[in-house]
Amino acid sequence: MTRDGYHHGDLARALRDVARAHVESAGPDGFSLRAAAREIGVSPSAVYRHYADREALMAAVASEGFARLAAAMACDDPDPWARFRAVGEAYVRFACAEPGVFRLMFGPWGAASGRVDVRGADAHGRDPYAHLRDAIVTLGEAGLVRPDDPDALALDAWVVVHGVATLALDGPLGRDRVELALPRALDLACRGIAAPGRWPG
Amino acid sequence: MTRDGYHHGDLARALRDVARAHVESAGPDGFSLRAAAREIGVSPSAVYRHYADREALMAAVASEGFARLAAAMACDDPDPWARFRAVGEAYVRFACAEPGVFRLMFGPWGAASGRVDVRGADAHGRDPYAHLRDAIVTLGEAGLVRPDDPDALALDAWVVVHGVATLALDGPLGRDRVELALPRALDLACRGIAAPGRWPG
DNA sequence: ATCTCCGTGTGAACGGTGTTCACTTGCCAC
DNA sequence: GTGGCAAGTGAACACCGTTCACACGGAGAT
Repeated sequence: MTRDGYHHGDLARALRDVARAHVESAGPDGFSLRAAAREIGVSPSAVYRHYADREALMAAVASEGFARLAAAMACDDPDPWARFRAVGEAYVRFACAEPGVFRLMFGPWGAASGRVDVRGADAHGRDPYAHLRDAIVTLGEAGLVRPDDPDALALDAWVVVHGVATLALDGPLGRDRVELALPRALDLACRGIAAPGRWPG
Repeated sequence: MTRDGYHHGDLARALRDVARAHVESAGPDGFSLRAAAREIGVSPSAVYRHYADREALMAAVASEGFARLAAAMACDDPDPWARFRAVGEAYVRFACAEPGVFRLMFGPWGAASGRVDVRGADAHGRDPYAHLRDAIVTLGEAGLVRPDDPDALALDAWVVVHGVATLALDGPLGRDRVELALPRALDLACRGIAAPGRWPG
């Protein structure tokens, strides 16, 4: 890492950092390659030594977002239901804490673009979906969940937490009402996947 | 409506139409004011006689989207559960049929921007939320649903269908797997809001 | 110690964008 | 007929992403 001479040192890292900050403060569309380069103190074209284009940089920021989301979803609560709820809650909390990046992750340049590493792993090599699935497998081993494909049940749960997150960020459900909607949604998810009689209510 | 002279006739209408087409084919970000004006055969600045800026035009397209969504969600099935499912299914089908507009409706310039008429009404003056809420009120009158605030239950259901829609459009849940996920999600929603013992399973 | 290579940063340029402004044009009401 | 006003024009501005030929500077080979 050369210090502060002609070379920057770690421009790619710096780009991802200011890109993340801009995305967070102005939304994915508010990010400008030129403005970022200006802020770092580098010419606009220098960016292209590290990323093929704007989209590639956005994809890198999104990938890091998935990794942070995975880290946030880690939970080792021994109570299967508590763990399941904690994982789901972490998903929504992440969306509320980093709305810009979350929108990027699931926006046009996000998960569906193919350029983003959706399986962005945390320090233990687990991606967000793995955390959700594992929580459900644990429920299944305790016989608390309907006998069904774990992947299908995980998808059910994902639908619910993703619905809360997106409705809170960009829907009429304001970010303040998420405190009301989130526990309700988790209850709904539990009722939806629980084996008959294994969930109170 | 003057025909084809100096004045266009209904430029605002034409703008909304090509904007909708562009948004559908290239995504909300793929729409260009200048390209639209070029296609219609009018100068770029003419747009500003009808819309304050690009964002206002997008908001108008989104508002019309909400109105079309409301129309699609109308259902008069006498069976309360069938009606509830039909309303939810229509929501997801609309998202799959008009992904660009749906993304616009719930994107940065959409529902949360305050510039869009979320209560975009159909021909009967009913907005999307009203359709969903009415379906749940009908369920409540038949005693099929947990005794709870209809608005809270409607929010629960909204979370589920919105989750399926967004995950199908921009998430790892591909648009083909929606055929599997949608009936499951509707089952989950029914189990989640049903009064104990009033839903099979 | 020198040379050469290559990764990294530069600056100018191109075409595209949203937006503004002074202007013209045509229609409608008086 | 004529004045006013909504509607369309074209030039201009600032910004954007992207490309290109070029320049620098450190590392490794000679």
